[in-house]
Amino acid sequence: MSKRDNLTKNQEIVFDLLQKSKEPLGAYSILFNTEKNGIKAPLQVYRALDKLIENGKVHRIESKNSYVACTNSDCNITKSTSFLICEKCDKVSEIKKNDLQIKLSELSKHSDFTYVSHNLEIYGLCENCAEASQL
Amino acid sequence: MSKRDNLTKNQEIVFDLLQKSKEPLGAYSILFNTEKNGIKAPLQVYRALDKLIENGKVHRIESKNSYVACTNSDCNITKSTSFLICEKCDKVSEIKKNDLQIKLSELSKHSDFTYVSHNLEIYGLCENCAEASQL
DNA sequence: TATAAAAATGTTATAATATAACATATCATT
DNA sequence: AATGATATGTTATATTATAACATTTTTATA
Repeated sequence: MSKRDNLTKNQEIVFDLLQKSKEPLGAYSILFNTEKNGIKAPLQVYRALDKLIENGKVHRIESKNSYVACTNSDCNITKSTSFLICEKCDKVSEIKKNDLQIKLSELSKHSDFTYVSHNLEIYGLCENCAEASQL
Repeated sequence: MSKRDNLTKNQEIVFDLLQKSKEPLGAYSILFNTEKNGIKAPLQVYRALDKLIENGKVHRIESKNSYVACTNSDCNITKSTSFLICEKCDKVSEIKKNDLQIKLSELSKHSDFTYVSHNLEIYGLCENCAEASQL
C-alpha cells in the first residue's frame, strides 16, 4: 500500500498513552510517561506527535501546548479542530459538528477572507463541574 | 480613580510597537525591538503583555505564540477572541461580531457545557493574497 | 530477492518561549 | 509623610520545541 495505515512503534506508544489519558498531555509529560517503553528523548515524542497530528489521530490544544487523542472518526479528512475545555478539571471534549466549518467559512467570506481551516477552543465548565459548583 | 486607565512606561512601549506592527509579534521580537527604549529583559516584556492582555488592549495568538494589538473597542469587556489569520502573509484581523459568542454559547449548551469564553483562529487567505494567487 | 528510495529512529546539542525569586522603586490614597 | 499596592529591574532557570547528523527499518520495484 502506498500509505501505511498502521502506526510505527513510537507513534503507537505515544498514541496509546494519549488515548488512556482523560486530559491533554504536554510533550514532556508524554516523554516521562513513556520512558519505561524506551522513549528517551523529546524528539522521539515530537516526531511521533507530528505524524499523529498529520494523520488526524491526535490534535494539539494550542492554548495549552498539549495534545489529545482524536475522538472523531472524521478527523482524518480535516485539519480543523473544535474543543470544549473545562477550566476546572481540564477535561477536553471535541466538537464533532461539521456544519461549524460551513458556518465559519461563511463568516470568513463576510470579511473577504478565504477559509481553509480553523481551531476553536471554548473555555468553560463541563457538565460535572458545573453541577458540582451549584451545590 | 481606582483603576488606572493610562498605561505604564513599559506597557506603553510594548503597546506602541504592537500597534505599529501589521503582523503579530513574538515576545522576543518585541524585546529586540524595544531595547532602544530601555527594555532589557524578557520579563519586562511578558509583564507588560500580561497587563495589556488583562485590559483587553492586546491579544495572544495561541497558535503562533505571538501578540497583537486589539482593534476592537469592545474587547475590554470580553476575554473571547476571534481571528482571521492569513497563511501567506501572516496578517491577522480580528472578527468583531459579538453574536459569535452567542452562537458558540448555544453550541456549547448542546454539549452540556457552560460557555465562559473562547478563542477562535481561522486560517486561510486574506483578500490580497487570495487575489494574488488567482493571477 | 537484491536494492534503492523513503520513512523512521537514535542521539546530542541548542533554540525559542516563558516563569520564579527577590530587591528596589514608583504611584495613589490616607 | 506613611502606607499598601503596583510596577520595575535583574539574575537565574524552567518549559517547550527544533537543528543536525548518523543509523536502521520499511516499502516498492527492478
